[in-house]
Amino acid sequence: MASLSSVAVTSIPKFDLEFRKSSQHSLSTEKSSNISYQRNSTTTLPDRFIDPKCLDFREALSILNEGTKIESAYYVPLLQQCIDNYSASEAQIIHTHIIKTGAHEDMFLMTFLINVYSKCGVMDYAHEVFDKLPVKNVVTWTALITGHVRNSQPELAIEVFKELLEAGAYPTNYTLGAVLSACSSLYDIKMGKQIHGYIIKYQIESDTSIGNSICSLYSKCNCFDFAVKAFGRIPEKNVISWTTMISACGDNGEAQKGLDFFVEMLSENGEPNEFTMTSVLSLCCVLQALEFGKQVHSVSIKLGCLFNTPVKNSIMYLYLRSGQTDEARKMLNAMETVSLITWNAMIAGYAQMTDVEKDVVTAQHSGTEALNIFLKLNRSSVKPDLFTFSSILTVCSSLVASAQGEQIHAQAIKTGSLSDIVVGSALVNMYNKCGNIEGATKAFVEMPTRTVISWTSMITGYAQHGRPQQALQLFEDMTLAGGRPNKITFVGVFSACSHAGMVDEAMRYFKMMKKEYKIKPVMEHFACLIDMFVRLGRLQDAFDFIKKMNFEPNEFIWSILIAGCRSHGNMELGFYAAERLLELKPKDSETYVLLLNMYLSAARWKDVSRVRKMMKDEKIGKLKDWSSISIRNIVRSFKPDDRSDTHSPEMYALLNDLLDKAKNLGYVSQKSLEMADEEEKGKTFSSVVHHSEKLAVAYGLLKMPSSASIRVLKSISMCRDCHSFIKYISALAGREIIIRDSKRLHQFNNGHCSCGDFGSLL
DNA sequence: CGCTCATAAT
Repeated sequence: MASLSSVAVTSIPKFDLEFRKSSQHSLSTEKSSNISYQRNSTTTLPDRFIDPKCLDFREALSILNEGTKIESAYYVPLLQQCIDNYSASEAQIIHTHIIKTGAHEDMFLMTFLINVYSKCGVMDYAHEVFDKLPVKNVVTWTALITGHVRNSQPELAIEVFKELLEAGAYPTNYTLGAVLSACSSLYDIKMGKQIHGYIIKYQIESDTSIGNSICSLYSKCNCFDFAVKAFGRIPEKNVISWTTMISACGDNGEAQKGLDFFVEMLSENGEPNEFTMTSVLSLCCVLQALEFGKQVHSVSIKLGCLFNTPVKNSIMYLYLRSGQTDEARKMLNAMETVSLITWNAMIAGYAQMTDVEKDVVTAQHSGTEALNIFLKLNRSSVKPDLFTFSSILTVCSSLVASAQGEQIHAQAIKTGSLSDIVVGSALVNMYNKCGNIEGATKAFVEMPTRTVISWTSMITGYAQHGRPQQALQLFEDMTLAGGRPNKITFVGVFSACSHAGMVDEAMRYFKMMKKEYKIKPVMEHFACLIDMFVRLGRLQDAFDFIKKMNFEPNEFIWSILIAGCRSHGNMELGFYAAERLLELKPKDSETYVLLLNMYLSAARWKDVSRVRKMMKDEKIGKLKDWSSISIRNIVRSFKPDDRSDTHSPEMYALLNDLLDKAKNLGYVSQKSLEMADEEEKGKTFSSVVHHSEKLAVAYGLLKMPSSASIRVLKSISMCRDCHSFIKYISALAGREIIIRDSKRLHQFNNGHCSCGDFGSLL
């Protein structure tokens, strides 16, 4: 990393503050064409030559090509057109003419040319112009620095800044603003603080734009408190100051404070603009503050911001995220231009709904909606980008929509999007969630660079697919490659140890996590470790571990212990754990079903009715059993005993046939899932046979090519009966069957399951 | 004179 320490910074003379006074008004791209150079009155060129709106570029060029000598002022509107057209080649033509006529001795014109080239994205040309200047001043230096910042070359910007200091030039507030911006993009807080030091020393901290830049720097470097302080020190806050502060709150997970700042801004008669509104709206999204958002919507109308596309996009996205799909539609219909960002906001909005929605039916509905929008986007003239791909891959992950995911993978390759780490991680995640460990491995290996997220995703993937050794090997690879594991990485590691029953290894990693990486253990870590003891049948060790941890055990921990006690027949400990669990008054109906089943199998009827009463008092609903399967672009979902599909007769016949064959091989149908409702009691047994995942698997067997794997998503945990039966199906039909339920991934092959026949199966 | 600061989506 570049450092200023190599430069004799202490020798910086006082800043040339005169510059600031004469440059109060900022220079927008439009204004810069109206620079008033002294014009020579003898010039014979038409007046419209200086008005960019009336100027015909070709006509102007032909005049230039005749060898007409013109004042340098006349080049400015022409060069402005080059910027507007983002055309470096047009700029070069004019540049050639400038050299021919000797206008290149005009310092101001050459500074402008540096800007033109940098705004057209060709920093090499800008550098060339700069290098050929016989005399350089602080503005030419600053133009070059700004160019590098604009073209995402912050390191080079810093290099040039150091050269400027070495050359003994005087940086201005403009220069330092650009350098601060470079520090921000590099997240280089150390150098940023040095610059801040000079700014204080030379007393230009009170300059509004400098204050804004400092606030922005601290925010980008996650120093939120410093950002707030910097904001407070700006004596004359403008709309940019407020907007910077508000978006800083969003970037630093302080959304509520952002809304407070917005209210404060309004009360101090600050006038928000379209930038402010989009920032505030994104905070409303984070906070799910729909009512506040609606008010922001009406303020936007009053301020006339609603004509701004980003504002409309943000409002639409807020409505979508809040589940107000009709309102979102209205906003969409009111848009005259539908940009890629609009598409992305729609897809991401539905993707989010898919991800957070507990009700699987609703989740599937929004997921399907997102896929439909993506199809429409592909038929339009707009090309999807990195955001689109990562959002839509998340949808495929949530829906276990493997075929769609693979298609999108192919499209991502074609568009060169695979070099992006977010898209790469989304792909690894998609294949893992779809139970395709080979696909995930391939996507992971092909990533150009890996992040903690992709490493962790892959480690967890191996653990979930019952490949603990590979998971642990990957963890070693990760640390060897210099990757720093986080708490989620360790959840994956412990989960692998739990699968492999590697108690000593687990304890070693547990120590490593606390000592070496200074990560405080959280409930998920304990859950994995307790699960490990339980799997091994070491229930007392599990219980001791619970007592040892510095946490009050939650529902999840007790449920694991209860499930283990039930499997290993240690009922005494099971009943104790059940009492602790009931004290917590869980809200989850699956937990109660687990308890009911335990008491039922022990014939403790008093407890059975006690649990039932509690469920009524706590208003716990019935289990919502749903399963879905994606075939081509259609997501098909099934309820238990579902007969809504036209192929239902064939599905049920197929299931009966498989049931008979499985029984011949030793399968025993069992009544394992108690319905939450007493009236359901009599019907329970028949329901077990037609649980939703059995139907979805049958549908897949009928509809999918005979070699294809069958992938099913299920809303609740699988019951023991289904788990056992589907193992038989995988052997009988010679198919790989993957079921992702609410708790874990089950990969069935040749009569075996990757979960190791263990888990909190109901 | 010329050079800067803030926005929506993973």
